[in-house]
Amino acid sequence: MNIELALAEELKNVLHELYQIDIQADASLVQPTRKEFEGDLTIVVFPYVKLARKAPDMVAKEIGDRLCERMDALTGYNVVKGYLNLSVADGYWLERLREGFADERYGLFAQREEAPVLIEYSSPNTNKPLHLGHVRNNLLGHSVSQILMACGHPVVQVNLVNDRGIHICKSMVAWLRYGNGETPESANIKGDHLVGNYYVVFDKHYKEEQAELIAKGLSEEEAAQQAPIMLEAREMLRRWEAGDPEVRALWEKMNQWVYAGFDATYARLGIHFDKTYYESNTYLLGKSLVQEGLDKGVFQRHEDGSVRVNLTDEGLDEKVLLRKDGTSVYMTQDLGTAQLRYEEFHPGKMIYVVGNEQNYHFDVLKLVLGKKLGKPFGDSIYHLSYGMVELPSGKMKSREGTVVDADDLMDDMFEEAKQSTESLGKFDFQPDEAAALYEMVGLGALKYFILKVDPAKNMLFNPAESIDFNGNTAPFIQYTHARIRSLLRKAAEQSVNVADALPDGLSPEGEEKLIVKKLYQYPQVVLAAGENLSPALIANYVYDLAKQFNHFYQETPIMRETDAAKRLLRLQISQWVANTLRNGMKLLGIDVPERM
RNA sequence: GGUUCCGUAGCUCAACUGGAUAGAGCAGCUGCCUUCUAAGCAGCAGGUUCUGCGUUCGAGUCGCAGCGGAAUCACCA
Repeated sequence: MNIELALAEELKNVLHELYQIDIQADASLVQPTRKEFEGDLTIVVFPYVKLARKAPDMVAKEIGDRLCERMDALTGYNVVKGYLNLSVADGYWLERLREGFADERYGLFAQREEAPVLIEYSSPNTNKPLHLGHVRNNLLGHSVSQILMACGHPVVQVNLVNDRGIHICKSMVAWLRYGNGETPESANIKGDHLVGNYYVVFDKHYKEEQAELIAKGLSEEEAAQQAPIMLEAREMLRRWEAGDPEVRALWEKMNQWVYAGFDATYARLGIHFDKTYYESNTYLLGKSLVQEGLDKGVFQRHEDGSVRVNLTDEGLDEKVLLRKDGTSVYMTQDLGTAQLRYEEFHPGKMIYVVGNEQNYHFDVLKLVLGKKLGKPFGDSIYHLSYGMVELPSGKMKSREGTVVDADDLMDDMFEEAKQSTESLGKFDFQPDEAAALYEMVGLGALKYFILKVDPAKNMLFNPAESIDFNGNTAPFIQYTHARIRSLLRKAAEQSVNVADALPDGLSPEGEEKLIVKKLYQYPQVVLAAGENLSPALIANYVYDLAKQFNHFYQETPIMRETDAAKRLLRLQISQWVANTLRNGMKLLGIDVPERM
């Protein structure tokens, strides 16, 4: 049991004895003492003064006396304006150091036997390559998966690829008309980019044809409907749905190009899925659920033949679940895939990492499955909603060519890292080690830049300003790690065994103790990040830790220390910091180098 | 117009879920490399936490009203 919880437990007893106040013992009643005050742990006594009918300082004193009597780990206390600051014995921190410094898996909890958490993310369309918006989605999904696994939850990562519909038909039509049989190999570009290019080609010709029709006197709307290239795309979609072998073969071919491209992008981002669903397989699902709702009387068949659900009681609107021609809409499909996944994995929780533009959709999905259909998994659906990535010019618009392409962005980050490293004069790397380092630093900077922001918030990305490598950034943290690894290499060279037992009677003091206390908090931070599904908590923690260590490093000799016991203590703290930085960054999907 | 989310230093973001004097980075200015890695460290400057009212021992955090921004309110996904 950690000391906060033990303390809270005793606090509960003491409050009952002294004032007959009954509380729930909760570790959040105990917080770390702020640096500017003496002590290690703080209890705020204001909540009890009214019931105790005494002055705050008196209450704090009485509680402090009793707690110190009861707990050996406490050595004393002071009271400042109703804040009870308790001091913890040095030996306690020494024990934490002994337990933690060599633990390669520090902050990773044992996996529990329980229903898995299913998490869906990425969910691309196959008509264009991944862009910055997908990058935020992918990084969030991957990081949250890592965090949940670190907390001990089994996790199933799934992707749902939107591989069918009018969008891919547009690329197909344009490729047939203007492609001259071009392939990724012949054009030497990634398949997803190739298909994306034809999507743009489609749009260009579509606009031209519309303009011609308007010149002939058609209205804008008529022109949009009747442009020949659009009619072809619709016909293509119709033939696809009818199972036309020729259309299906083309569709297969172009989608395979796209998947090869996606796979490369995913691999570079460092993400993978346990299972990939394709909408071409799932879009017909859900109809039986709609029938079930009709049978139960919770859905209504409208006079025009469409099936709808009335959610006005819940403060929402009426929502169509089945078109009047009986075909599925997006919602129908999502109802079906939720059911499918439930049957397949029996998850305790289903997380959907999807942008906040779909908040309404997920409100409806949850309500329909839970309240209306009474499905047990309705309430287990959680929409991890994140804000848009905006450019200085506003939202990214694919039609206006302002999207930031994921592959280009990663190339740019690599290049920035290369230039930055070279300008710092660090040339003593072998070519392959250098390339690996640039990739690690460049992608690290990108990932950290995105993940340190609270998911709920919109964020700004300015392509004109490169992502920083100084300050609150991944390279700063990677650098701190590399420095420590360098120290540890030096120790090994000088035959100092960091794993040696520390002599008794020596304890972390001053800055050393501050770092040990910070390290001690890490597992709690992991749990908090898991509960809040927030990689930003990890990012903030890791930065604070690195910053604190750098300060220490600057002022305190470590390998230069001549007292062997002190040197060993500091090396162990350093190693613990390095492990924690590495493990924390891993949760963000960021690797750390041995040297940089 | 209804609903939801957001509003903190010039800019980008924090603030342990209601606790002590709101913190970092960038940008600006000052110092520190004959070396445990300067992608670092120390310092200066920068704030009516959008506004107002309320809740209580205590509010950036909770409630209400307003202002500003975003998303959404499709038989698109």
